[in-house]
Amino acid sequence: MARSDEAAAFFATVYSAVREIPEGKVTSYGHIAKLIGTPQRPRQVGVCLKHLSHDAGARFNNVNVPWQRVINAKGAISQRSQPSGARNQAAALQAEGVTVATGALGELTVDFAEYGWFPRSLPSEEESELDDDDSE
DNA sequence: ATACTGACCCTGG
DNA sequence: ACCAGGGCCAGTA
Repeated sequence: MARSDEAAAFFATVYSAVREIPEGKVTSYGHIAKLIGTPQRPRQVGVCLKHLSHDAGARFNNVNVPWQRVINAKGAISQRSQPSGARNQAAALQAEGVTVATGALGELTVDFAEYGWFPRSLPSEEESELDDDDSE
């Protein structure tokens, strides 16, 4: 498998993971990176979303992939080159019923405690403070 | 081909 | 609590 193919596979994997985010929920780039087994590349996740196709005929596009449900670890919508994009993302989230607040610096934030999506597939998070049952 | 950028995140001071 | 530094690597110039 050539490197370019691996890159394409990475894109597809990211898009598939993003698709798993339930409507009305949000998660972080880093979380997506962990889910797909590459916890050290949250930046590349952002690259994937940036390059998401606008063509409705594409396998993955900005309609069938809920890109708006991915925000940064600080619980804020990442600012990008075009300020309108962040606003656009906030609007898309609010359309799903997600409350978006505005910070003192004008940053658009979402409350993880309320809308965060964090599945338990993470290897590290397993050793939780569950009750007792260590049957293993 | 080389160099800089970036829709990020974590660890230290 | 905030700021700096380091790592990551596909895109873009």
